[in-house]
Amino acid sequence: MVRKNLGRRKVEMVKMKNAANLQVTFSKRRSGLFKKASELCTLCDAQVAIIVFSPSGKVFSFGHPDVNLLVDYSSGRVSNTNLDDPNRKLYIQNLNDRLTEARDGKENEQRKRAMLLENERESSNNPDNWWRNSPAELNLSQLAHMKDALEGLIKEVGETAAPPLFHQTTPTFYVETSINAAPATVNGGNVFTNQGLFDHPILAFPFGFDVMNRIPAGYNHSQIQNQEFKQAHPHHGPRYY
Amino acid sequence: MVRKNLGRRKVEMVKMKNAANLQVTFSKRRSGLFKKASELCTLCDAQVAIIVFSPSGKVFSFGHPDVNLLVDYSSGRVSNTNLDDPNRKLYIQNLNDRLTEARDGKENEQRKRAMLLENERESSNNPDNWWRNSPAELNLSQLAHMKDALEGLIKEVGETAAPPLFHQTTPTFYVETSINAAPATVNGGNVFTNQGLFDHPILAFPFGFDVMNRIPAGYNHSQIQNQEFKQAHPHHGPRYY
DNA sequence: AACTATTTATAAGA
DNA sequence: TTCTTATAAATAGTT
Repeated sequence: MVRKNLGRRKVEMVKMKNAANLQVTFSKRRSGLFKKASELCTLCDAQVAIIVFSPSGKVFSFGHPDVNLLVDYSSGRVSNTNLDDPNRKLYIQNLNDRLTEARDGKENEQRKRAMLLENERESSNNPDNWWRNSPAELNLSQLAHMKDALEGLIKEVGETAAPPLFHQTTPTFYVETSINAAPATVNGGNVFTNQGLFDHPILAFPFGFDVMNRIPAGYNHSQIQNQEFKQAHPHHGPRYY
Repeated sequence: MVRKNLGRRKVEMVKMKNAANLQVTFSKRRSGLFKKASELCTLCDAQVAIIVFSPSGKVFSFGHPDVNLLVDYSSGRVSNTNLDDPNRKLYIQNLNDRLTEARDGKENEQRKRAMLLENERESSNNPDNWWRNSPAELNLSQLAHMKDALEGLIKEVGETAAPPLFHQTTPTFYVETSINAAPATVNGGNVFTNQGLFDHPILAFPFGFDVMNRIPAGYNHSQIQNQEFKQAHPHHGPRYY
């Protein structure tokens, strides 16, 4: 009797040629990636943010506890007074690290920074370093001044109206929304896909994905809330661990 | 004869209790996550950015082609004139999407946005929505005005001095650096870990991780360049596909 | 979207 | 930490 199914086969690690296959594989693997991320969060108490651009230009995100918070946080755009407890903890921990470092030798730090700046200038021919190529050069104190002005402005405007880059409501659980993809629910993070992220952040209201989570005892269940954007979303069901 | 090794065992999906085990698992799984991401990039021509905060406060990142570019991009902080080709393509694609959307009904869009804003106000009691709580309220045209001012300022300052959030040099290949973790090389992305990211981005020069990639025929090899931050880094060796 | 034979990831143990 | 081993989990190709 012949086998009905050859089973999984090894695949060469190069870009897939068959477009249809690529799309399916992308979908499966993105799913797998987000699940792995979610497990890392749950199992190891880590915080993870993922942004994925599909070859066709769709944007997907995973975040625990929140993509925006983690991205903002890692870029220093969030002030400590706004941080929730677990994040404040991390923040303070890192402030302490900085402090220790400063105690170990502020001058040494400054030399390192100057050196890095120099290295960066040298590498400005690399096309990947376009951001380094600038007609104007400001010294650190000038930058500090600019920073203060900018900080104030961002604070004033950003806190009033800047929406998160990705629209999430409930940490710890995740929802996946896409016109073609089925939503999935999993422990440990929030997942969104959004093709309308490219407005300027100050003006953009990422349209389309408002989410309500219901969490019956023992598992997590999520649904799209906003009728206007509801699609056919066969439910993948919760994952039990 | 008794088994020497019980083999992998199923693990309950809750936070691990044994701290030592947790650390090992975190390390293995983070590695696995980055590898999966890398494969997704290679196989499906996707672009992926990942930020991971370990429970002990370390920061790791993976990015293809570049964490900073993807993060900046998704937050609208990068102007299209600065985008490299593949990113410009994506950018334009999304501009087109927005255009289509606008053509389909600008008023309708505005109603959606107003509605979302309303929804957001209602949910401002949720502690996760702290960013929505603001004493002041601006209308869209006021915001547009602010946006323009802010955009100019950000462009002026940001392009001059803002360093990437994560320090990367070569797309397509990755390096992993950490005091305790061994570096790994893999096709499809850049990996960094950095505990010093928490300066304000305008002032911060993420210190410590400048990288040079050597790419012998057939595989990728990476090393830390800057002597000042060199650690003992047993080499994991390249991955062959 | 479901199905399986395989490949791949990884929990423990050494 | 690094290596091994047996098992759990992910997934390529099919239906």
